[in-house]
Amino acid sequence: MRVRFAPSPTGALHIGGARTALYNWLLARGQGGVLVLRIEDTDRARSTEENVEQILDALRWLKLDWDEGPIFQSQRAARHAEALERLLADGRAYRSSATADDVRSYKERHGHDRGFRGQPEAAGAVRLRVPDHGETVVDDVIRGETRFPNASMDDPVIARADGSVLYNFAVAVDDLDAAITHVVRGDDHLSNTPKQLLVFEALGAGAPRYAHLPLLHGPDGRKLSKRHGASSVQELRAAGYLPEAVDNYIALLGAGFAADEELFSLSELAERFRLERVSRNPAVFDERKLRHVNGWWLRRLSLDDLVARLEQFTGRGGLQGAVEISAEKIQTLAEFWPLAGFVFDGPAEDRSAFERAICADGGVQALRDARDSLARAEPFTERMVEQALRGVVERRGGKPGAVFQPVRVALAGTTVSPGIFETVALLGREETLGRIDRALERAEGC
RNA sequence: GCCGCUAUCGUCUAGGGGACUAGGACGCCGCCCUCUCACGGCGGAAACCCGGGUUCGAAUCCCGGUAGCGGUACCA
Repeated sequence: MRVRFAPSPTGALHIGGARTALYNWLLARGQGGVLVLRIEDTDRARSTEENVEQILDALRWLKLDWDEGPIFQSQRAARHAEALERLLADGRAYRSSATADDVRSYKERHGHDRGFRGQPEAAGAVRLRVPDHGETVVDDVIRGETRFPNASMDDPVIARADGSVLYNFAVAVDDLDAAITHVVRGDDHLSNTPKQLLVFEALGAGAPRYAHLPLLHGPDGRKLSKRHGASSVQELRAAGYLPEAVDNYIALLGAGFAADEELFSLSELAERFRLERVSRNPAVFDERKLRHVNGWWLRRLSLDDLVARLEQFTGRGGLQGAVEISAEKIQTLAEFWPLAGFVFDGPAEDRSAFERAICADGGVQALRDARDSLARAEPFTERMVEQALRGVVERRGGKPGAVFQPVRVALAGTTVSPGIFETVALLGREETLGRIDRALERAEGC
């Protein structure tokens, strides 16, 4: 089995493209096949080197490696020209000066279900001759047979007058030369497939098998695009998602696994993936579920690994202690700093939290009691801190929160933080008492 | 317009003629755990697009309708 992933570098790698890449990878790795990476950069106006680098980078981040390539379509011009000449010589293609407008008016005259047929001319763009009768059948692994009546198909332009080739032609020639056995790509290519099949036929070659994946949609039900928020792999990465989670989640979108379990590593995914089981209906990308999957993977990382990733993500060092006490509370890397940044940068400025927890009845006194008790705790460990703070609660009576929340706000500035005992112990006696003192001073203005 | 594809809880899905009072997951609601927030546990609300067939029997098969989506380029 030889499969390929063939993105066009006209932008960043999108989630839909990433899933296509992933499914091809899963197929190759699960069945001992070969994955070929091909960059379809024949659209010179929109293809940039920067985009190529971005796509490669995204693929690497997702841990999707390839066996051959990247092959650049633009560098295969000689081979394309050769195949084109053959079609022209065989009369399977012809030159025509007909423009898009000519095609349109032809259809006005002959009916919209009648495909355009041109006359051979001495010069002009090259069109592939489509049979007038019969149908071209795509035997899709996922969808079964889809039939396209030849009569309704236009003779497609396969090369411009200057000889530069167009997508539907280049793809077929490249897939043929790379001996691709299975073309797995987005459903938006399904209507291109008969044209490519006709190219293979004109070339006298057998075609690969095709499998068209359902598209990924945004929450509005339309094809996923830039205006749907984080839609590229880079954006997901910047939003604090783990590659493990992104791979896992996008695999779920349409893979058709039995539903009793859905948290899988790349190798587990490759083991279970079956092309024939892929769903036929488009899936909506749901970031909330990605977040859940991400939290699951996050909690499965070793402390060292998580610290390394968070240090890389935040650009800060010395995070270990804070990570240790925050790990179980975050779902994404991005949630770490808002939760634990106060450890390094001091309490956050949150007037309303201060008023609710400290200015409110008993807050100041609770803080004073906590300060006294903490000043005497020895040694200053999580266990002793807990003992000290719980002692305060006992002596005062009432709910634990009446003591813990004022302390929390004094230290973190907000009403949400990692566990209070761990936090106090991590900050240490001096820092803790200092922050409580500053809160107490500030409380005079309540 | 034309050519296609698709149709199960809000979302992702299981289901491939009787095991369906339709299962799981995310989300949502309630309870428990609990120092906040998460995690975790328990419980709950929530779906077979409509209409015809076929069949003893249809979420499952067929046809039609409707809706959504994709394509319709000398883009990829």
